[in-house]
Amino acid sequence: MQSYLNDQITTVLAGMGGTPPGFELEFQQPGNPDHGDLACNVAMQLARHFRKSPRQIAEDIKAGLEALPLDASKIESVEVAGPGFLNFKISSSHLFDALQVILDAENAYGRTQSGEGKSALVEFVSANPTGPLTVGHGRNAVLGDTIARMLEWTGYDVQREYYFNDAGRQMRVLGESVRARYMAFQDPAIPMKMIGDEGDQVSVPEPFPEDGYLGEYIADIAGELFNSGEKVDLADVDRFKRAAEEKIFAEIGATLERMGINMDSYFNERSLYDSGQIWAIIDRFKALDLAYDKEGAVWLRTTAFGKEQDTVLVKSTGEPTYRLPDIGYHIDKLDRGYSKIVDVFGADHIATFPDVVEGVRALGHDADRIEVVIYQFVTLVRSGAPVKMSTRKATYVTLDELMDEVGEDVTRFFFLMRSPNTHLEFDLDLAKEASDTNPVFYLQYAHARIQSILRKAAEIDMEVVSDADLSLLVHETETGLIKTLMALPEQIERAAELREPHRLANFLREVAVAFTQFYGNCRIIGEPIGIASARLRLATATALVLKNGLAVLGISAPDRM
RNA sequence: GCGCUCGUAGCUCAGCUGGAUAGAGUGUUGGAUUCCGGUUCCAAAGGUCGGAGGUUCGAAUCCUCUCGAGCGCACCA
Repeated sequence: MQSYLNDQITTVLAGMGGTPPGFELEFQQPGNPDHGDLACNVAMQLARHFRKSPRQIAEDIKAGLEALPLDASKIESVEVAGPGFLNFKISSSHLFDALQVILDAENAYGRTQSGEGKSALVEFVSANPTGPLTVGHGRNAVLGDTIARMLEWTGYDVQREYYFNDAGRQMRVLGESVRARYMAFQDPAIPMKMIGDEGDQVSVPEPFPEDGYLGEYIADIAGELFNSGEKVDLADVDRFKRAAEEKIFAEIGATLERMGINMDSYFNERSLYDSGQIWAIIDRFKALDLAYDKEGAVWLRTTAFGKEQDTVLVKSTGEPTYRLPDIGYHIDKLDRGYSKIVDVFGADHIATFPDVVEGVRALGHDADRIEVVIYQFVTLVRSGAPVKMSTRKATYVTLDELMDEVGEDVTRFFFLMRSPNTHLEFDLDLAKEASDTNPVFYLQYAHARIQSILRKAAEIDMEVVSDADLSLLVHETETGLIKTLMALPEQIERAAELREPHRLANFLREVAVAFTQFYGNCRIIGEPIGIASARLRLATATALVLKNGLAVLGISAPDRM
C-alpha cells in the first residue's frame, strides 16, 4: 500500500517540477482515526523547495493524484488537513483482500523476505560454566533468542552461538572449590572454616579457595564424583574442573531448552589458542604499530581509537587479557561470512566492546557487520521491595527457580516487554498473577477465547465457510481490527531491524485490545449465517496473528486456559 | 574526572524516520453483566515529557549546556 502511494505521489511530483536529489517520501499511521489510515507530510517538507505554502502544495498533489486517478480498490479518499498533511483512507475492498491474505498465509503470516539470502550469527548467553544461569543471564538469553527468531521471520538464515572459556582463572577456582568439597566427602572430619562477607558466612572445608564458589551445586558435583567410585587424584584439579564443567553445562543446556532456546554451536575460546590465531593477531597489530611491548606486557594502542589510555593485550605472565581472544573470535566470525554479527551484552560491557570492534577494524576487517545489543540490568521485585542478588552468596535466584515460580511464558514475556536499554523491574507478584493485571495472560486469554468461540461454532455445526463474504465486515471495530492485523509483518520487520522485541510485545497488546473491542460490539454466534461466517473468519485471522506474534517471542498461544 | 545508558501520569513503562489533542497498564474513584470464556468491559481524575538554551514550518524525539540515577573505566572476564 505504502509503496503504491509512494509511486503515485512520485509521479505527481515529477509533473510538478521534481524533488530535490535524495528526497524520499515519508508515511505514517496517524494516531487519530479522523486523520485517515495513512498520512504523508511531503507538502510540509517541500514547502521551501517549491516556495509555496504547504497547504497549497498538498492541494496540488491531491489534484494530481485524483487526475491519475488513484486505484479506487486501494484508496478510498485523499484529504488535505492540518498544516498540510495528505491523509489517505484505505478502501474497504483492500481491507478484505488483506484479511484473505492473512487467512491464506496461516502460520506463515508475518514472515517477510527482506533478509532473504542473508545470514546472521547471534551470540548470546556466553556465560562461563561456573554455575547455573541466573535471572541476570535470563534477559540476555531471551533477548538473544528472540532477536534470532525475529531475524528468521524476516528471512535471515540464523545461527545461535554460545561463546565460552573453560581455561581461565574462574574455572580453576571452580575446580578447586569442587576439590575442597570432595575432600570433605573423603574425610568428614576435615577441618572447616568460615568464609564470605560479614554476617553472611558459609562453612567450607579448610582447603576451599577464598574466592571459591559457595553454591550448593558445588557440593552436589563433588558428591556425585565421590559416589561414582572413580579414584581421583587430589592433585588433578583439572579432573574436578571437568566434572563441574560437564555437569554445569548440562544444566545450562536444560535450562535454555526449557526456555525454548536451542544453541546451534558452542565456541570454545581455547580453540583460538590451539590454532595459533591469537598470536598471529599480535604480529599484525605490531606491523601496523598498533601494539607494542612495555614492562613485559603487550599493549594495544587504544589511544589511536580515541581512548584515554592504551590497554593490555597480553599480561606480563604471558596470558592474554580477554580483548585479544575477543578480537580473534570476531575475526573468526567475520571470516565465516555472516552478513550480520549480533552480540548481546549486559551493561557492564558497555565500555569495552568498542576496543574489540575498533581492533577488528584496524586489522582491515569489515567491522560494520558487527552489531552490539546492550541491555540494562534486571531488578527482581517481591512484595514491593528489590530482591538482593549476589553470585557469591547463596542469595541469587536461578533462572530455573524463576521459571518454577512464574512459568516459562511469563519469564520470556517479562524479559521482552521492556526496551533493552532501560533497567528492567521484574515484579514477581505481578508475574505470578493469573489475571488481567498480567500482560501475558491478557494476550493468551484473547487467543484462548477465540479458540473457544471456534469450538462452540463447530459444535452447533456453524462451520467456518471459506468463501464467507468478508465485505459484510463494516462495523468500525471490524475494520479497525483488520487494519491492526494487517500490520503484523511490518511490525515484526521493524522490531527485527531495530533488534527491539518489546515493540512486538506492545503491538500484540494492541491486537488483543482491538479484538476485545470487536468482541464487545459484534456477536458471532447467533447472528445470521452470512455475517457470522465473516466474523468467524475475522476471529480466526486474529488468532493467527496472536499465535504467530507470540511464536516470534517464543511464547505459547494456548487453546484453553 | 572520563565514557555509555536512562529521566514521560502516584507506580511500571510505550511513544516509530522529528508531525496533528503526549499514550498504555497498574493504582484511585464511579459504573456495566439473563449474552460467543467477567482471567471481561466502560468512564473519570491524574502531565512544566528533569531543567535551560538552540535547530526547524513543527521537538518528548535532533544539538549544546546543566541537574539527577544506573553501569563501566585493572597486567579480571
